Amino acid sequence: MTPVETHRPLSIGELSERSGVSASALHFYERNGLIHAERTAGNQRRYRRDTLRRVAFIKTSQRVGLPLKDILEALNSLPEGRTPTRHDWAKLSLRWRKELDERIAALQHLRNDLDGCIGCGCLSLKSCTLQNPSDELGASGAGAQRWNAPT
Amino acid sequence: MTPVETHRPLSIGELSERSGVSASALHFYERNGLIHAERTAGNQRRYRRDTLRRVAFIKTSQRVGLPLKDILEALNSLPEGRTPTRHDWAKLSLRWRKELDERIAALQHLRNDLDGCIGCGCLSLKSCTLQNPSDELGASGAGAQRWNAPT
DNA sequence: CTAGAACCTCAACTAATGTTGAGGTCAATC
DNA sequence: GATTGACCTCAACATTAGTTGAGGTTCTAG
Repeated sequence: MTPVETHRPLSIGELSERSGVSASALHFYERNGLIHAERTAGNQRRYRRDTLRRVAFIKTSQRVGLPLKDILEALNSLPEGRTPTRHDWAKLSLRWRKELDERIAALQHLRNDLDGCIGCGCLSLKSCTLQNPSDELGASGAGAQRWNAPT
Repeated sequence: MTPVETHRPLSIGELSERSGVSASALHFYERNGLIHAERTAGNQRRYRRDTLRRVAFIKTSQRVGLPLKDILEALNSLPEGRTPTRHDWAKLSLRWRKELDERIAALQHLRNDLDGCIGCGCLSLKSCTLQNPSDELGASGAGAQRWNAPT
């Protein structure tokens, strides 16, 4: 019982199957530097097994609502050269937990305001905090809304 | 003191200024049926004043994370023919409040799971509820993720 | 050794949510 | 009555996050 099987790299089909992410999305992630693969002599991708964890992290982060750009940035903070340890991942998760907390707080705030607005039936801008949460989110470009202002 | 000024329709510039939404976005909303304008003899848009509230509703809904398609659907549930009353708007807000509640709950669930995962450092799919919240979200098409499955 | 499954690249397409620009009109003011 | 700012339409572009398909190669099983 050598641990050989445990270290055998994954083909893209296997990674896709196990992660639930389509092969085309994996290609896409690779093009964008989120994951990386070695190649066989025949040019097929072979993923290190910890890529599975990496993909899991990407998916989870997307569930939280983060754009790939931010996820990439976070992944880049993982140690170069060595396989990330449990502790490395935990540190990243902790970071996301903070973002989650903030996001939850923001939504709760919004809900409270909404309750107020239901009372007055307003939704009438200016007068209502709902519309002026003192941020500049409305001014951002196209694409998905960020839910917290970074920096 | 006649209430004439109160009923004067708004030009697109005024609506844009007061709502904080760019004129091009207002054009876009109109193309997509979210708002509507009368026209002057010279073909310029004139918005009824309650359009301001409509736009406010759109913006608020977007802050909650809803796609325009859903917002349109909600707006279509407003009474045809007559200007929506305070109560009509309050009903819509109440609906959003529910969605907000669900969304908050989902995020809190995610956070709890994340806490568990930080302990184990896993994020390793299959084993972790984070990755398998027993929904099919991952299978949906392109574009922004929905955060609740609308049946 | 060969059939079929799995894989490769590259380009084009999708969808949501707008923005930008060109080319032309309308309205209020000096 | 000309200028200037606000407005009009229409087409093209931007961004995010991928998917789809064509055309060709590699790997595995019989």
